[in-house]
Amino acid sequence: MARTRDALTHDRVLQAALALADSEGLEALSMRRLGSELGVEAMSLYRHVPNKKALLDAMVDSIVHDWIDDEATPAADWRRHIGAIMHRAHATLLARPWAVELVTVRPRVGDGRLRYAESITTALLEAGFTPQLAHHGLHIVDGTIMGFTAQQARRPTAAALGDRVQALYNGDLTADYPGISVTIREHHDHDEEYALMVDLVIDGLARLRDGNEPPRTGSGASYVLSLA
Amino acid sequence: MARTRDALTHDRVLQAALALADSEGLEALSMRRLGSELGVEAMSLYRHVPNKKALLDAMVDSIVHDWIDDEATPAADWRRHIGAIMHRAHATLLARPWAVELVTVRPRVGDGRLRYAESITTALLEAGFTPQLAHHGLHIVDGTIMGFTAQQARRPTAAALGDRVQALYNGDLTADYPGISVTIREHHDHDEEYALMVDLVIDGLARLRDGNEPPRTGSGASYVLSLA
DNA sequence: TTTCGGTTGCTTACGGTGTAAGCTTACGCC
DNA sequence: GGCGTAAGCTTACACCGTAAGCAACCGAAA
Repeated sequence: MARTRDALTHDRVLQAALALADSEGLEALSMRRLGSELGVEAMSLYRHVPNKKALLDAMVDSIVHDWIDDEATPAADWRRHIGAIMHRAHATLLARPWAVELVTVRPRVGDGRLRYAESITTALLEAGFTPQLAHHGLHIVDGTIMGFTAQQARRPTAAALGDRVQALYNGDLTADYPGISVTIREHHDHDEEYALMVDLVIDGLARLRDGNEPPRTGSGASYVLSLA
Repeated sequence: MARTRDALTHDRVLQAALALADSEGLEALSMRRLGSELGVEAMSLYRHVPNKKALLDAMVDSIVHDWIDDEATPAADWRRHIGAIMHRAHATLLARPWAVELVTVRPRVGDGRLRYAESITTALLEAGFTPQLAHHGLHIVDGTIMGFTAQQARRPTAAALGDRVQALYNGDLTADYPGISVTIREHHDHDEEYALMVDLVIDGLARLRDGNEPPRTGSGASYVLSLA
């Protein structure tokens, strides 16, 4: 057998793992299964990957890396730059729903994640944000991507399994839950809703930079409340 | 042995599961281990819980239930009401970091989640939000809680394992990552940063309601970009 | 050409997991 | 007092990640 021809490599393993997760979901991704997908025994994979967690980390980083667009110039307009990244991240994750749980849970910092963070941070710094605000800004952008996308990515599953949700639609729970019984029937376009959130966040960032800080009644006071 | 005295119940199993996760983390929570914690064989648990996933769902719902405060009156001020919920959720999750991955990943709708959603939705409706905007608002609040808290909850672990992060602190990567090399040294108080985000979101919601829509340059245009 | 070192993949094995099926025990009730 | 029934136990299965050691093949040196 021509061993050299289709030799295993770290990258081939990684790509196969991504493909398997894409086609059959994350829980189908076992080392044995992945091996058989490559026509190889499970333990052979360990020549190219230290362990499964490292493989998952590599998968995450490969995905996050796609969030930034190498071609694009740094973008004169920081709003467009950051907005584009947020939308690209959203699209990527919705296309690979299984990745959401990985990305939100595994904190390892690889090249992809670093370059993504760098891209956002420098955009903010160049736009006149203080280092501290840029720091917060990165977290705000990051949190928004993760939180919002996670919620949307898991929704299809929720709908499929929705026991109570069905009852809500039927109006059977109007007495107990009058509010959501109304709003649940609202039309719901993921991309549109996300765009709303992206604008809200970017606008909020601009406002922070410009120092229009204390919002009207200062809901920050509620923070003190929460400690009681 | 007085069987009746310390009989197993669904609730006792649930509480033990929460306690075990609290003390030893989520991955220590196996059915065998949980059984032994209750002085019982693993399979005995299945009398009170259909399977492990259902147990995890129950754990999630029990946590989310704590996000709303039954005592509190509906709160005249919707900002304070929603802000308080967001801060309570944040505090709860930071106290139980293992819960983050569960809450963000498991979509099942239990009583806790429904009541939480209802509480936020009615607050928005009563504050004059249209049903559609209230619907979006719930998702925005929900996504913010999850995303932002997830990010903060996993940070300690990241710091512990930070291989690259250390290099960043040392300034070894300044050439490759000038931006984050600067901002990573910024002081970082979780609660303060979260309060910033909460205010940003609530303020953004108010702005949406009042129709001050198109932010300056309309970063929404970037959304179109992201489709290309 | 022959040998040899090193890489690559395979085999076997261990201790863990969730849980299906069936057995035993002991309680509450007639 | 006997019995139905529910609670808990035992055994077993198919899977998981991976440690340890072995076999086969490669390219390079002799």
